[in-house]
Amino acid sequence: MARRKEIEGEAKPARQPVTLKMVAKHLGLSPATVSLVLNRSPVADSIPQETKDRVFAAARELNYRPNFMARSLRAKRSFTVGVLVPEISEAYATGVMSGIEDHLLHEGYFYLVASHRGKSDLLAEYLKLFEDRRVEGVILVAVPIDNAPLLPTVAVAGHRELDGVTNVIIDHDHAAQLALQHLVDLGHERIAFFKGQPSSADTEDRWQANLRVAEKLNLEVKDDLTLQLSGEKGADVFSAEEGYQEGYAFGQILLERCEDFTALFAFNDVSAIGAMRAFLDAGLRVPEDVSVIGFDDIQSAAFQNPSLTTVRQPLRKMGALAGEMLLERIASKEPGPFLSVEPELVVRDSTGPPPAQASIRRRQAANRGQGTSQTQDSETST
Amino acid sequence: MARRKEIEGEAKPARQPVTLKMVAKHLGLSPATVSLVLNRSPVADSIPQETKDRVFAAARELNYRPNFMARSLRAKRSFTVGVLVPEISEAYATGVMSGIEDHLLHEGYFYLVASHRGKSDLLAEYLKLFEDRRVEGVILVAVPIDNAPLLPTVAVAGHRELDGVTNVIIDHDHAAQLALQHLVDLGHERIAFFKGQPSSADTEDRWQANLRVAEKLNLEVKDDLTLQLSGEKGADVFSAEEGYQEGYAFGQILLERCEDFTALFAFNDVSAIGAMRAFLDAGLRVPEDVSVIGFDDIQSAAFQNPSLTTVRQPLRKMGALAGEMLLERIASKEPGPFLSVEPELVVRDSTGPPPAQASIRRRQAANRGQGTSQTQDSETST
DNA sequence: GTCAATCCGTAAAACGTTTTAGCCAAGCAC
DNA sequence: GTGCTTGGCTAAAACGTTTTACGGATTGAC
Repeated sequence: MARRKEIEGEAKPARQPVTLKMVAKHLGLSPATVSLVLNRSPVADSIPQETKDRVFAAARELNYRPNFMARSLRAKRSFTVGVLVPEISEAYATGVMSGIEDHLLHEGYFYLVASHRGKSDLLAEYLKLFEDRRVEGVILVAVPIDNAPLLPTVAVAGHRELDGVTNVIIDHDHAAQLALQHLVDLGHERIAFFKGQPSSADTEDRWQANLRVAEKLNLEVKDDLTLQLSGEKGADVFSAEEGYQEGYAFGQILLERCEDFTALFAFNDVSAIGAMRAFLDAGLRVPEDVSVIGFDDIQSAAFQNPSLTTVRQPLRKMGALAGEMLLERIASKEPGPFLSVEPELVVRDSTGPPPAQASIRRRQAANRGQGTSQTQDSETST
Repeated sequence: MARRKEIEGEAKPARQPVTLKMVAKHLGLSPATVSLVLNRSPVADSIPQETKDRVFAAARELNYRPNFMARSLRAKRSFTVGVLVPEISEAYATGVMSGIEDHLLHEGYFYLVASHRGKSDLLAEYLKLFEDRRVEGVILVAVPIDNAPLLPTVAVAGHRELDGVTNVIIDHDHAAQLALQHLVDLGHERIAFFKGQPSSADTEDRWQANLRVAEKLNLEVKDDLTLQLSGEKGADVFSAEEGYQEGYAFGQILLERCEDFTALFAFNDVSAIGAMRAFLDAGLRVPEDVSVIGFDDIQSAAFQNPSLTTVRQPLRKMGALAGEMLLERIASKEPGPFLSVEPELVVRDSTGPPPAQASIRRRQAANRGQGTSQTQDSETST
C-alpha cells in the first residue's frame, strides 16, 4: 500500500515550486541576501560581484520564479489593472483593448476585463470586485459613470469630465474637417447628416465639431437633412444590426423628403452602410448620384460594394495611450484631463464628385431608364 | 511646514483598508474566530449564533473586505485563469471570450488575456507569465500548441488532441448537414466549395465532414469546384481583408473554369462575401443565378446585399462551455477530451432555388442582355 | 470530588516575499 | 589598544489571511 502510494507520488512530477528560501539554503546564504541581489536593490551594492553571480546562477539553475502572490502581498502592488467595457464582443471595445494590451503587457502588467452589458448594478459591482482584487487602476471604455472611482482611472470615449480621470478622445474637429473637406473638395455643397444616439458618448462632441467645421467651410447644415439615430430598442446593448436598420430607414426618409442632397456624412459605419443600401435599392448609384461617408472604419466597411469611405478611429492607439496614461497616474504623475488622438480619412469608393443633375428624383428616374421627370423640385427649400 | 504636511495628509481620505485583525479587535475576539465565522468553516459550528451575528454585523459595519492577495497566498488559489488568443481584436476570439466571461465571473473567477499575434515565442512567454501569476488554468482560443501545459487546459478550436486538454469544437458534421441539406432542399446539385487555410484549426475536420455529408446526400464533390484558401500573406495574423480578396479572386476563378455550378459553400463568411461580390461583378445575380452560403455569421454577413445565408458558430456558448469545463478540470473532475457544440443555419437572402438554365455563361450573358451563347459547356466534366 | 465531555474560543504557525536595522570582522588611524 | 569606518551579510518583522492544535470554563455522570 505504502509502496503504491509512493509510486503514484512519483508518477506526477510533484510540481513543487522552488522558493526563495530554497535558493538561499542551496547557496548557504540568507533569503534576505538572495532577495536583495535578485531585485538589484541598492542595499546589495556592498555585496561582491562574485556572490551576486552565484546567486543569479543558482536562481537560473533551480529555475526560481518568485511567488507572485507573496510579492504582491508584501509590496502592495498587483501589477494588474481592470478594464471595464460595455460588451467584450463589440469591435469598438476590443480595438481599444488591443492597444491597452500593447502597452500594459510590455510594462509587466496584466489586465482583468469585465462587461457590464448595460446594467449599472453590474458596472458598480465589477468596479468593486476590481478593487477587491487590488487592481492598481481602471480603464473605462465607453462606459458612462457618474463619479470617479477612488482608483486611478482613465476613460476612453467617456462623456463626462470627472476630477482625476484622464479622458482619451478622438479629435472630433479634425475628424469633421477631414470628412467635410473631402466632400467639399469633390464639389459637394448639400450634405445630409446622421447625428448619433443620445446615449452615445461621442454624439454631442462630434456634432458640435461638425457644426463648427461646416460653418468654417461655408456649408449649410439643414434641419431637413439632419436625422438623429435613436438606438431606442437596444438602449445600452450595442446592436449593430439595429443601427444598420435605422440607417436604412433614414436613407429612405432622406429620399422621401425630396431634398437634393448630394452626400451623406453618417455618424458611424453601420448607419452609413444601411443608408447606402437604401439609396442603391431606390435606384440611385453610389457614388455617382450620392456620396456616402461613414465613421469608425469597421471591418465590413471595406467589404461593401461600393467599399465605404470613412473616418477611421485609431482605436488601438487610443487604447495604448489609455494604458500609458493609466500607468502614469499609478506612478502618481498626474496627466491632464484630456488627451486627443487624430482620426484618419480612409477614402474608398463610396465618395465621388456630385452629379451634374440637381434633383434626386431626376437621377433616380434616369437610372430607371424612365424619362418621366416628375418635376417635384419645388419642395426643396423648406 | 509640518502643519502643511499634516493638512495634505488629511486631504486625501487616507484609504486605509480595514483588516481582519481590526475587525477582531473591534469585537474583542481573535482574528481566528472572525475568520472561521466569516468563512462559515465547520470548525465554527460550536460558536453560538449570537457571536456569529456580532461578527457579521461588525464586518458589514466596518465594510471589511478580505485582502485578496493574503488570501491567495495562504490558500494557494488565485481564482484567476488565463486566456490566450491570437489577437484580441478579432471577432472570433471575442465572441468566445464573451461566453468565457459569462461563466467565469459568475463563479467568482476573473481572467487575464494575452494575444500572441502569431509569434510562437510570445505564446510560450505568455503561458509562462500566466503560470507566474498562478492562474489556475488556461483557455486557448484558436491557439495551436504542441504539448499541453502543466496547468489545467481547455482549447476552443484547437486542432490537436492533447493529453489532458478538453477540446470544445463545433459539430462539423452537423454544420455540413445543415448547409448542404439546405442547398439540396432548394434543388442544388452542383456545388462549389472553398476549403480552409491549412493553418486554420478547423480546416481538416470541416472538410472531412463536408465529404461525408456530401456522400450521404449523393452530391459529387468535384476537384474543379474545390478551391483551398491559402492565407499566405498573413500566415498567422488573421486579416479579414485578405480573406475577402482571396474569396473574390476564387470567385473569378470558378467562373473562368466554366463549370456550371449553381451554389457555393464557402469556408467562412469573408471569403463567401468576396466570392459573392465577384459573381455580382461578373453580371450574375445572387441567389437567382448562383447561391452562396458562408460560415461563422460575422457581423457584416447581415449587412450584405443580398444578406448572407450562413452557418452560425455559437461562439458565446462555446466560450461558456470552455469556462465550465476548465472549472471542472480545476476541481480535478476530468471532463472528456472533446465537447461539441451545435451550429445553427441562418437563412438569409443569398440562397435560393437553382436557375433553370444550366450554363453559367448563358446566365451571365442573359443578364447582360446579350443573346450570345458561347457554348463552352463541353469542358465541364474533368 | 474526580473524570470526561462539551462549549467557546485562542495561539501560533504558515504562505513566500521584501526591507529595515543591525551584527560581526577586518582594516585603518592615532 | 581604542575607536571609527567599511564590507558583507543576516535576523526578524511585516504584509493579511487560514487552519491546526490546543486550552480554559462549565456541565454532567458517577
